[in-house]
Amino acid sequence: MARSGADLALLLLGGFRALADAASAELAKRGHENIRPVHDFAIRTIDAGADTASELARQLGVSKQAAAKTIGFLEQRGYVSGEVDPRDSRRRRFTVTDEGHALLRTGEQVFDELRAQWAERIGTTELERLEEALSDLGIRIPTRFDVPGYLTNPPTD
Amino acid sequence: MARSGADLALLLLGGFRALADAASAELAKRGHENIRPVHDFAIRTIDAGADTASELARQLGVSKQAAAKTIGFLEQRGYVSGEVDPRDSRRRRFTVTDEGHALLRTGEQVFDELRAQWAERIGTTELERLEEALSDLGIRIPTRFDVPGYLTNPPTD
DNA sequence: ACGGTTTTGACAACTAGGTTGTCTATAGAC
DNA sequence: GTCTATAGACAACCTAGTTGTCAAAACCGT
Repeated sequence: MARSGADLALLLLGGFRALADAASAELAKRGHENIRPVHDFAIRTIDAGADTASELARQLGVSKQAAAKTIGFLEQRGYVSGEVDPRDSRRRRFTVTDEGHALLRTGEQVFDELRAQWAERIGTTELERLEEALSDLGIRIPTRFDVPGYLTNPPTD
Repeated sequence: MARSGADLALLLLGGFRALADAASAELAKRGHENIRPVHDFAIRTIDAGADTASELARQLGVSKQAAAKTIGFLEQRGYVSGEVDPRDSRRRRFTVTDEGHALLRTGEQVFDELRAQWAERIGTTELERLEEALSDLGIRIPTRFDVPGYLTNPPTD
């Protein structure tokens, strides 16, 4: 019997949730509490050069205020630190701290470990096949997952 | 080169998003605007017997107020209709209307069509293998996806 | 060098989808 | 018949966003 399309969607969501929740829990154990994918993503984007709130907002496709709030959290937690740009005193330029880089490394590691656990369970071949299939479907890596009510609201684009 | 665990997570999320967004858009075209998976799920749960706000709340694992709000939306849109229980005047008992059943049918159909599109692109075998792999991983179908900021907040359970 | 336009980041007010706590009315139990 | 539990409503709050407004600073064209 063929599965239904709805089941397929829920399997994908369930898979993501399983990974994301496990990763968040594991990160908490390793000293990074309340970290979710969005924070990792934001730090990465800052590290890649989006070093002001406005620029981060543009790169992430959110409002400046939302980006500023995220930066506020990251700064308060010590993952990034910011100083006023001497050449443009409107700007505060942010850099990723050692702690921030440590978070990125740990995050990668945790996800890789989880992936390895999956590979153990169903076999490396099968897992790679799954990834290959999703890639072949042209699934683009989402660049925004910090949309509130994403699952309940209609897409705005 | 082996993919990273983080990419795997994003692929899964991207896959779900692709399906959910396409389904929502297609449902809108067919006369059901602003419908998201959560509404389908709620209607199904009511149809399965959770015919009061409190019962729906329990089944969905959300607060009574959240359930009442969802029911309010569904009622206003004509997908369910409610009357005071003659044997317990505290309760309002809801039933799924014809319109509600039509939405469920259309929703199923839309998802099945999307799945068929995927099957065309990567082959039925490959798609079934993907589903099989996820099932084998013990991914449980999420019963709650109406959590705000789900992707940004730590899990509460 | 001055004046108009753009950009930065902050503030306030709002939305959507949740939460908890309090309350009344009704129902059920001993 | 009182005591307890349940249904649903209301208010207040939370979180992660949004838009609009604004002052200060920077950029640009004449």
